[in-house]
Amino acid sequence: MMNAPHKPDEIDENETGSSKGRTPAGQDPVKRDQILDGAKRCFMTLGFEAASMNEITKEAGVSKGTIYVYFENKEELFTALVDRERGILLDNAHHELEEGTSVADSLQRFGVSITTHLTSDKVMKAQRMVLGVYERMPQIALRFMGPDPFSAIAILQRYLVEKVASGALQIDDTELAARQFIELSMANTFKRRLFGNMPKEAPRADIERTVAIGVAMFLKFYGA
Amino acid sequence: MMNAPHKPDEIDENETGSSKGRTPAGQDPVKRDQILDGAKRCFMTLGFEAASMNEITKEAGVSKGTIYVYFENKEELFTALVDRERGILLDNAHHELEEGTSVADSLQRFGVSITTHLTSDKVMKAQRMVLGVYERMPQIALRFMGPDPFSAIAILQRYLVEKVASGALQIDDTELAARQFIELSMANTFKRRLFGNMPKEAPRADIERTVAIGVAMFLKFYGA
Amino acid sequence: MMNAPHKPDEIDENETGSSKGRTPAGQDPVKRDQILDGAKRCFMTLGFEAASMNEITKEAGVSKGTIYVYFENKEELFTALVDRERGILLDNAHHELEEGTSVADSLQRFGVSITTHLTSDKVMKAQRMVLGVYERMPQIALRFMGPDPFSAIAILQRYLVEKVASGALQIDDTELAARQFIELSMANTFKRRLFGNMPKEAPRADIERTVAIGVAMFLKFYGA
Amino acid sequence: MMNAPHKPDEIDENETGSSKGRTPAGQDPVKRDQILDGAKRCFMTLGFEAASMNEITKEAGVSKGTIYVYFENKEELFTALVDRERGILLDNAHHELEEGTSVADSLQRFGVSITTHLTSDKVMKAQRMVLGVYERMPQIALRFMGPDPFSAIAILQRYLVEKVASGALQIDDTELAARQFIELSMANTFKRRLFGNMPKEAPRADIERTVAIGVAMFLKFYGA
DNA sequence: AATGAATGAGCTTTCATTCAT
DNA sequence: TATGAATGAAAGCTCATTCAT
Repeated sequence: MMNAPHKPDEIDENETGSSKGRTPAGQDPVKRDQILDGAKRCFMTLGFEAASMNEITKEAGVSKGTIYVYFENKEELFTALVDRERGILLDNAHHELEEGTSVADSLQRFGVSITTHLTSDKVMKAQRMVLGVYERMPQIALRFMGPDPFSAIAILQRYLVEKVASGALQIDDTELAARQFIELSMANTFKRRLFGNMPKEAPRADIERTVAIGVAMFLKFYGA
Repeated sequence: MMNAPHKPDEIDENETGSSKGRTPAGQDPVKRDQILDGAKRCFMTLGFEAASMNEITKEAGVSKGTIYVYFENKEELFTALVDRERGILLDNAHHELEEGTSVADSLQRFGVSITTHLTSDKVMKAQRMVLGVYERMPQIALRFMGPDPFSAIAILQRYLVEKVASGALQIDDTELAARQFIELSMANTFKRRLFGNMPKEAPRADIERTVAIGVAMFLKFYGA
Repeated sequence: MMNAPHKPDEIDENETGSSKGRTPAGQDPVKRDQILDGAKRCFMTLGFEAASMNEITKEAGVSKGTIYVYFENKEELFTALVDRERGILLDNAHHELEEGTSVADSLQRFGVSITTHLTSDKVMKAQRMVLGVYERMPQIALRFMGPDPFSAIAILQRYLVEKVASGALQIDDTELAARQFIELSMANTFKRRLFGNMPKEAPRADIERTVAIGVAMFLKFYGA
Repeated sequence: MMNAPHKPDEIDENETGSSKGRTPAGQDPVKRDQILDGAKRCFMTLGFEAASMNEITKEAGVSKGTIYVYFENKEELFTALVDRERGILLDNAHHELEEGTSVADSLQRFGVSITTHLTSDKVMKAQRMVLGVYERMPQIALRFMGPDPFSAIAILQRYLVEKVASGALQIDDTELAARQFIELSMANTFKRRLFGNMPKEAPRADIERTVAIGVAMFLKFYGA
């Protein structure tokens, strides 16, 4: 239907239904976002099951009925939320690659950025949440982490392809290489964080060190 | 893999219920396992919240009351299940290291073994299951994975220390190196499997290839 | 007799649900009374424990959820019921004292009134009901009976004090005297009714005769 | 297996089934009493509903099955207990009447005895308990307080009849008179205790004073 | 005959969903 | 169109009763 981050320069009538009559039921993108914002706060704090529609109702400041006009049911609402938040993983990770002064620098920046982001408390929670409902909504984790062109891997892969073309790197399987680099970057952090073996976010210095070693290892193998 | 709570001093006949008297309430290890088996099927398929005690009752083939004689409540049942299934992750991976004909061979065997195991359907499900209840029972994921998530790491680390001592490898931070190798081994598989981006278990050939590249990368960097 | 929780400042239309908007959740006094009426039938017939919320649901003609919007839980519902029905004991017994043409006549009227009321089927049931939950909710019997069980006693006592002052009676301990008179009035009835030894309400003639003898006895002892 | 308050002088065959074969099922009076003793402790402490058969089982030191051999179900067990305990009210009240040195003294002794007994913590509890289950087992309160020839009223009535015959008293309706006297004796105590308005047992001095006034009142009216 | 492990109906309570207003 | 009071299926758990041992 309509999904999501509308820029405020969108046509005005939608918001107040002032000039051209009311927004049709379940079509007002502002209200839709308002609902998703409330849902996000609830789902992130409590998880899928523990978040009640009543709570979401209160948090979003809309009525029960309205939510059900915009979303078929709780699962749909959750799915829509995950869809809206999917970009969460990328953020500006691809800027880092471009801003690096060398391949090593680019990779270092990228690795730190992606690790910091992916192992942050909030993203960690989100990942566990989608994994928790995996058996009932298997498509949802996929949608969240998605292998789509926006994903971190794809971004890195495109960069690697470019560097291979320019002769800076020698890589056969760039997709695998991209995955390898990301895993090396998070080697010390991701699983520990995921399974609760590292209660607090990793200090930046630790991340930087791990990434640095990863970069060295990566370049020693794939460097031209 | 199965480390059920048999008291070794128990008379054997009790287990099959053959000769004298009945097993005391909540003490029959056969029934206990029967319940845990049913619970396992439910929890793994549906997750903690979505699995109902009624369903578990049916699946285990015992009555509600019986379950509550063996386990205080749903959380206790879940915890007991996780405790029984812990170690599921380790398996016999450490044999592989010893049986290798060279460092490269050992690492290759180890990497394949651990990847095959950790990305198998059943272990994948188990991991998602404990991650799903993380907010409610944060200790349980940790308990499941052992004192260090993937104590496989400890095993590998010991091996690496040995090889460093013998001069076969040059590694500064062996713990990090162990983590790096494991991540490289699963670079193509773990996250994809976890988040549903690879519906079926990875073919052995694919795993072998990824591990092989990982081994090469690892040895190029850490090889003496 | 019925002192329901109508807020007097409520707009009247709400009560009949006629003109504007709906009554807010858990606020409709008509529905509240409807629930309490159903609960009353159940609790009085079955006692606290034996009355199930399902039964009350059916009897009240509302859904389970609705009851739980109006009342936190079963105990709260019971407490609310007792609160509503309190005062049931007092009725208008004090009018009788004032309307008598003589002390003897006043006492006779009062004795008959109070006995008739307190040994009626409905009050009997109510008393047994609160006595049945005494161990679980000791305050509630007290609450039901008023600050002093049978505050009828206080009313009578005031009357006796007055008559002592006017020289019509000679009483040392007016509180005891009041209790004595009430016990004499119900001597033939209360315990028999309470413990089921008199299945039907006592005929008025019997009550009148017992009270008359009580009055005679009382005046012979306390008369000036 | 058998653990309990057997008097050692009991015939031996009951216990081990040695000489004359075993006691037939549900027929051993010692075991029956043992069960009732356990049930009494549970019911008196917790009330009918809250007392679980498991608890009674433990308290009585017999197995679940055994209880169900002796008693059809929980209600039957309760009924049997009440039947056994019915005499509780009388105790030795009738001795008091005989030991008095005068009518006044006899009545005083009797009044104090019966009031002390009937308003004691344990009897109070018992009365509330039978009243609590009245609607479901209406016959049980009757059975407990029973209007049978053993009841306090009947005993007192017989005494009064005797004194009327001897010319010491002038009473028309001796049953009513008996009830009146008992109510006067407990005028200050019974209802207050029943409804929780007097948390502790009444001091003996208070009881004596109330009874004394009751005796005076009674004799002034019924004295020859 | 006595046992006590097992049963499952039934308990109170919650909450996703509906629909009259 | 938006509302939120009302619904009732389903949850976790208890316990009187049964019956294989």
